[in-house]
Amino acid sequence: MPLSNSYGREEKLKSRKQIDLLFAKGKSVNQFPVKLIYLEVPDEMDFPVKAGVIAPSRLFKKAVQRNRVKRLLREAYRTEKAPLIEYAQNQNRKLILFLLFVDRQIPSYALVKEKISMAIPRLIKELEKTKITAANENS
RNA sequence: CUACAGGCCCGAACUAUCGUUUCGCGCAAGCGGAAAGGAAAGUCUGGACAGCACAGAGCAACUCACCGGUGAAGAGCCGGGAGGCGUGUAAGCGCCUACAGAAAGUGCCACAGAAAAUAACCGUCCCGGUUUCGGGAUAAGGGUGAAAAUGUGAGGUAAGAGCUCACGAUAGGGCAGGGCAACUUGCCUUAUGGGUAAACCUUGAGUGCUGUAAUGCCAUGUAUAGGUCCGCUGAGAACUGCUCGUUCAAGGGCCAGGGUAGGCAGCAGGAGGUAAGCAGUAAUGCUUAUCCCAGAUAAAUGAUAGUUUAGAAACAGAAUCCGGCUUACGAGGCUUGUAGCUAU
Repeated sequence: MPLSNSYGREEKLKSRKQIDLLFAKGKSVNQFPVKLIYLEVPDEMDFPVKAGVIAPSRLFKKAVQRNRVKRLLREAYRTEKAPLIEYAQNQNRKLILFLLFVDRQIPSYALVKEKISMAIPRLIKELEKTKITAANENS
C-alpha cells in the first residue's frame, strides 16, 4: 500500500460500535490543546489506522465553529500521519484513533499542525512500550 | 453634501499545489462534472409526503378576525378602506396598526381624588331652626387624575341640568348618489350613563393525532430461565386531546437480564432556476426557450502560497422538501422621507 497524503473513506472511523469501545477503554496522549484517544484492536480492518475527529459541542456552541475545528484537525492529521501509518504497517498492528480538541479558542492551523506533529511520535513511543510489556506478560 | 429612519440589491474574484463528498465514463490506473445560505438559524406558521385512526354524541383546547385580489395553503403577499403619528397654513407626502363585538354578562381601573360608574367633598339653591345645625334639590364652577359623564351659545329655573332650541361632535337606523366590497358623501331620524376584550368572554370561520430518528423492505442475532405486583367480582386493549358510549378480552405492568444498532428505499426533476414576451396598478399568472443546480450519516466544500481590490474581515454550516414569518449581520451601491448646511 503506497503512502500518500490522502485521507479517504477507508481511513475514517465510522462504526458506532468501535467508537463506543474506544471511549470506554481507550488510552490517551495529551498535547494541549489536542488530545489523542487510541486503542489497539485485534479485529481485521481494511486499513491499519482508522481515525476520526471531535470538537465538543460543550466547548463550541455553534456548528460553524465545530466544523472549523474539525477541518483543522482533519487537515493537520492528513499531513502529519505518515510516520504512524508506516509504523503500524511495519509492526502489523491495528489501531483506532480519535483526535479531540479541548480548548475553547478556535486555533490557527499552524498551531494545530505543530501540536499533532509532536503528538504522533509520542503515540508511537507509547505503542512501543505496550508491545514490550505485552511480550513480557506472554513470556 | 451630511445625519437619522424605512425599503431594495450584493454577501469577493482568479491561479497553482495537496486533499474531502458525490455523479458520469472506464476492467483498472485514471479522466471529466457538481458541491451550503440570505438567512442554511429560531422551529413560529402554511402545505406536500408518511404512519395510525376515521358508527356516533358532547366537552375541552388551539388558531384566525376591515374589504377585494393572489396563491396548493397560510398568522403570507399585493391593492384599497378606516384610524393613529410626524411634517405642512392647507393640499399632500412618509411611517405605523392582533382593525369583529364594551348596546349579552362578569371582572378590573394603581396613586391622587368627594366620587372610577346608575358620582354630592367644597360650592349654588329651597325649607325648618336661627352664631354653629338638620332635611332636600342641583353635575354650572373648583381641585385630583391616564381617564370625571357630548362642546359652544341662547332660552329656562328657587338654583341648575339635553330640560328645550340652534349650530356642532359621536354612535345606531332609514333613504338617495358613488364603489364589486370595506367604506364614503348628502339628507332625515333616534340616542348620548367612561375605559379595558395583548381580562374572562360573546359572535363568525377553521383544525383528527403524530412527525423523515415518519415509514417500507433486506440482512444479522437470540432467551426470556428469574424477581415482584395486578387480573374473568374483567386486569388490560381499541376508537390517538378528554368524557360518554361501543367493541374485544386472558393475560398484562414494573424490575433484572440477553440480542441487534449493518444496508437499501424514503432522498434530491421540484408549487425548480434563468432569460424573453404577453396580461395585470401590483402581488401574481400564462407562453416559449434553456439549464440540471449539495445529498452526507462521527456526518463532505478545506489547507497553503500568490494576484486583483481601500478592505476580505460580519452573521453564520444543508440533514425529507417547498411557501412565508421572525431574529442576527458587513463594506458598499440604489431609492423614499425628515432635519441641517451651501448655492440658485
